[in-house]
Amino acid sequence: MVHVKEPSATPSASALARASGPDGQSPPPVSRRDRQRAQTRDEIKRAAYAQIADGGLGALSLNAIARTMGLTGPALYRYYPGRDELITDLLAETYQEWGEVFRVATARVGGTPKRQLLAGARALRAWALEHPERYDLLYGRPLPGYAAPEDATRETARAALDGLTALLAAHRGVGPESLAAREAAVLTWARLHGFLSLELGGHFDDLGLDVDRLFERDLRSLLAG
Amino acid sequence: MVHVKEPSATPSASALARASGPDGQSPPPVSRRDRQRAQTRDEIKRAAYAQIADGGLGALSLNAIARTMGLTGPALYRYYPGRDELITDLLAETYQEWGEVFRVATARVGGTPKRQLLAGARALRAWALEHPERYDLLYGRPLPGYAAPEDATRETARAALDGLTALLAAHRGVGPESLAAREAAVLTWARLHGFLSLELGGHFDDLGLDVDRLFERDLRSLLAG
DNA sequence: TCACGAGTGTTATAGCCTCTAACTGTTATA
DNA sequence: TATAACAGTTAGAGGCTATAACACTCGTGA
Repeated sequence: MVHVKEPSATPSASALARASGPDGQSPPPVSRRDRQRAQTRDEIKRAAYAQIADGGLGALSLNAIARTMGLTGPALYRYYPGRDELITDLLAETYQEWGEVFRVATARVGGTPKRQLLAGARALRAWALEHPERYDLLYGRPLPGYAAPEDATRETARAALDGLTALLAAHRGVGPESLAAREAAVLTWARLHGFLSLELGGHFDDLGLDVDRLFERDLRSLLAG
Repeated sequence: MVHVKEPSATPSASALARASGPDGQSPPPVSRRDRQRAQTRDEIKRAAYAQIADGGLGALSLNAIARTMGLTGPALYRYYPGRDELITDLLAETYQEWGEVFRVATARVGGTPKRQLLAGARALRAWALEHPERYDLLYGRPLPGYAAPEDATRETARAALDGLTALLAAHRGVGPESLAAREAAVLTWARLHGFLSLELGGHFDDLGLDVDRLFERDLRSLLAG
């Protein structure tokens, strides 16, 4: 095997390892280059969010992102191996944010479990209405050939569900590990999602309903049952 | 204005009028050609369903459809002005089918409103599990630049909701036009959708739950409250 | 009967996309 | 300061939607 200088047509292994690490919070970047690199990746992500905000997830185009950044298309492949990996990154980030919205809202309001559940649900709805494209990312339809990597998402989703389970268990006075509590959490989650999904999809439009009021009604009955 | 024979680069106006008529049940085709044309359009639609069944809605490609039919891409533009119009056609057809599944299921079982509601909900779930890609078509979020034409879909959606409203009103002993009945219908719809959406999205996987049983539990509590 | 026009198909092409290859310039560091 | 990794470029393959300009097939009407 001769020692030939490889022309490195693609980014080096180390660069891409850093680029597409499975988790979002690796040890903080140290060198100046790493900082700039992280910054560029962040700029890409922000441009991506903006792009799916108007145009939908399917409108996400590396080429277009590059253009808004004043680059050519192939340049982005230095930062992401491909379109799918970018989506995965957005997805993981958004899952985390979603979980945090609930966690922060419930923690801040404190008080009874019921009170916390109300605050959490309202916060989630507010967040979803503010970032419909991100909600889509989580619960909308998967892209063309894109399949979300199980590990990255399932774990975070499960964590978010656990928070809900704990509060519901406390609210109902059952063990947080009980089947009843877990089932209640899933059904509550489904109910909340159903409302948000239809609302964001515009399916409540033109029905002549006070959607805010309807949401509150649903919440009450949810926590009463 | 000289009388020049136009080379008809695009399909004639009449052909496309027939091709993309807003409603699915125009007066039945008469001539042999019209019958063949309708048959071809149907073949296109079936190929389209098959394509989104594996690959998702974003994988819908006129080119690929043409290939499976032994045609070249541009040939399909004789039958649909474009990809969006094909999607619209699928959507309208599926909305209608969705409404009919509920209508037929409730009508067939008869009996009390509650009994009919149970049957209707179960039928919808069965249909959704059997045709997840069609469910997506209805309640997934719109494609890239695609915006569903309001008129074609809203009307059918409203009709389907009306059936649910009537049954719920009877079940609860309120007027079918009352705000309470309409709100109950919307919330029921949202609840059902939330469950189906998460189930189809695979979000219930690996949670160690008996999903069928969970659905029945949800139904009971839904009709009790 | 037979010409003609509508309908149905083709190839060629423009312009978008993702992604790879090959190349050049820059910069951090050994 | 020399060098290797990094960050960008252009060129191009192959997919897509869609249009333009053809060619062919039929059913129908004079």
